[in-house]
Amino acid sequence: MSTMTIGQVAKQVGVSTDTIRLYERDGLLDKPARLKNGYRFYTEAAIQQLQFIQRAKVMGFTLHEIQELLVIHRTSSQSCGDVKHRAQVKLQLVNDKIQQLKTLQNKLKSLVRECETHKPDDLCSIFT
Amino acid sequence: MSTMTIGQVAKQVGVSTDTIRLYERDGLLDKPARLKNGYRFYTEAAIQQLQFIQRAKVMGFTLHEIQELLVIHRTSSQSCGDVKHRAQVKLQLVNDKIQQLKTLQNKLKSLVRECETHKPDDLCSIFT
DNA sequence: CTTGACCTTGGACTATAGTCTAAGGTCTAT
DNA sequence: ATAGACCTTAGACTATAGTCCAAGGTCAAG
Repeated sequence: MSTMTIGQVAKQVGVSTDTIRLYERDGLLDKPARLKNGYRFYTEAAIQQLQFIQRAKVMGFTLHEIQELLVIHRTSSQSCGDVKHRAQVKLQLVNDKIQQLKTLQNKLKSLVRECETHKPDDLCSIFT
Repeated sequence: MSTMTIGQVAKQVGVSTDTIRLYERDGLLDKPARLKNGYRFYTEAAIQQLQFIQRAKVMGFTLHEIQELLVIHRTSSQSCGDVKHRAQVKLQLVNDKIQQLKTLQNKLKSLVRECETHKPDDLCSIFT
């Protein structure tokens, strides 16, 4: 497993080769060494990094934010405090978004309820 | 108010002239008549239509869906039943999205909580 | 007659996270 | 030697809902 081409890494992690190249281009993944023929080749470390990216994505971080997290990880001494701060900011956004969606949910429920008091061919109140 | 140019309509409804032209191009707004000089001119009906678009947007419908709603409104006899169905579909999407965000909310809370048990300079668990 | 505010069109740009294509090089097996 | 699977690059395309720009026409006021 010491010589992994992009396709093997992709399969192991469950992303496409295009995605891996994209992450590399966007600075989320270290540029790998190349074989004599120009092919990228990866070590375990790349797998680790890709799995970190996936965890961070599940946390709702954008690729850009993930790239920033990686910079923190490299430069500051692995600052957990900085990550916490970012997670809190993100959490607030998520809370706000949930509130917005609940408002929307109520509006849609009202619309459905209103529609239920009418015959299917009546003029719907949304048009008036 | 019978002769309204695009700018006047835009101001009255609170959207940009660009937006009005976009809605026209995408079939959400009837093509208006033109003055001799080629300027669009609008009647009250256009205001009504724009306000409907805004209501539908608040309901979380995309422009494409709104365009479909308008087709229904024109062709079928103003079918409230059809709107109800679409609102229910949309409501389900909103419910699902809220659930996803709540999952995300929990993950972020866990991350923050975990970060609180560490010193700010510790290696954050998200990296490991 | 010029200035400024308005109008016209078409096309490019924004963010997000990839996916897809073209045109080509390489490797393995037959 | 050739097929098929893999790799390379750069660039275009997807959806969403506009916004911005260029280059030009029009109109009212001073």
